[in-house]
Amino acid sequence: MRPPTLNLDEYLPYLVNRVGVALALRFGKDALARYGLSIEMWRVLVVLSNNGGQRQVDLGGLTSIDASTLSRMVTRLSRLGLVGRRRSATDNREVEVALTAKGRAALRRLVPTARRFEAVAAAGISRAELADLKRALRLMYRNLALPQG
Amino acid sequence: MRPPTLNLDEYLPYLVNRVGVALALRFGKDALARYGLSIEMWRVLVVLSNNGGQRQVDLGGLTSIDASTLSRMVTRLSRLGLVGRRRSATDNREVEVALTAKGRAALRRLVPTARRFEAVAAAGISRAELADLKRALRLMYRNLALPQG
DNA sequence: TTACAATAGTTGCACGTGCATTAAACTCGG
DNA sequence: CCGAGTTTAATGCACGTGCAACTATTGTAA
Repeated sequence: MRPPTLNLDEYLPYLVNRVGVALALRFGKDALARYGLSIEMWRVLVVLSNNGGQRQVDLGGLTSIDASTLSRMVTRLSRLGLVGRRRSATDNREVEVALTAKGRAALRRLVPTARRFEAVAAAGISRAELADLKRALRLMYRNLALPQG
Repeated sequence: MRPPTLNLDEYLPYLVNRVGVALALRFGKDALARYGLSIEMWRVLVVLSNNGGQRQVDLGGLTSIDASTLSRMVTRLSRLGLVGRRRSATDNREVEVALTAKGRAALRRLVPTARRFEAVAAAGISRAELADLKRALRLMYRNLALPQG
C-alpha cells in the first residue's frame, strides 16, 4: 500500500520552482536587501522602468501582485523615495505611479548586478541551449496561464 | 539619464520564477487546497514518501524550509492526521516525522494529479527538449546553490 | 437627473514566515 | 564526572500577504 513515488529530481515543476526560489533568494539577499527591497518591489521598479508610469491596477496586472498588497508596497517604495504617487487628472479614482530620479538611479546600479546573477545561473549553458530554454519556459507559462488545464 | 532597460521577456531569472510561481499557484489552488495543504506541505509529504521518516532537521535540509516554520508545519500536518511525530529512542532531542496511513492515502491520490499538471505544463515540448530542459535546470540550481557567486 | 452597477484604491483581519531567543538533551575535553 | 559548547526543537515577535469589506469616483440606463 505504498503511494506511487514521485522522483523529485526528475519532476519538472519541482526543478523549475527550486531554481526560481534559489534565484530570488540569492538576488534578494545579496543585492536587494542593501536597498531595503524585496524581489516583488524590484519587479515593480523594472516594470515601471520598461513601461513608464502606470496606474496601480495595471501595475498589478503586469506583475501579478494583488491590488491590496501593491497599494501597501507602493507606500513603502514611495517612503523610500523610489517612486512617486499622483492622482490622475482625468479620473480621480486612479493613482499613477512613476519612478523618481532616485528610483532610476537605483535601477542603474541594480540592472548590471541582475545581469551578473543571470550569467552566474546560466554558466555552462550554450547560447543555443539558452535560447531553447527560454523558449520552453515561455511556452510553459502560456500552458499554465491559459484558462484550461 | 534613463536606466539601462532590462527586457523581462528575455531575462532568464524572471522567466524561471514566473513559471515556478504559476506552477505552484495552479497546483496549490486546483488540487492541494481541497486537502488544506500548501505546496510546502506537499513537498514535505513527497520527501517523506520518497526518503521515509526523517528528523525535522533533515526534513528542513531536504526541503529548504526553515526549522521554525517546519516545526509549526508538522504540527498542522499532524493535526490533519497525515504525519506522525515521535521522539527518537536514541536521542531525546530529535523528533522523527513519518507518514501515517492517511498521509500515504493522500499521496496516492495527489501524485497522479501532480503528474497531470506536469504534463499540462510541458505540453508541446518534445522528450528530447524536456530532457535538456531538466538538465539545464539542475545545472542552474548547482550554479546557484554553490557558495560561490 | 437619478438610481444602480462597475471600477480604483485602501484598510481590517487572520495567517504563514523568518529571525532571534530559549529550553532541553547530548558531546567531549579536562 | 563535570562544565562548556553544540545540536534539536519550540516559541515570541514583527512583518508581508491575500481575501473580504468598505469608500470614493465614474459609467450607464431609464
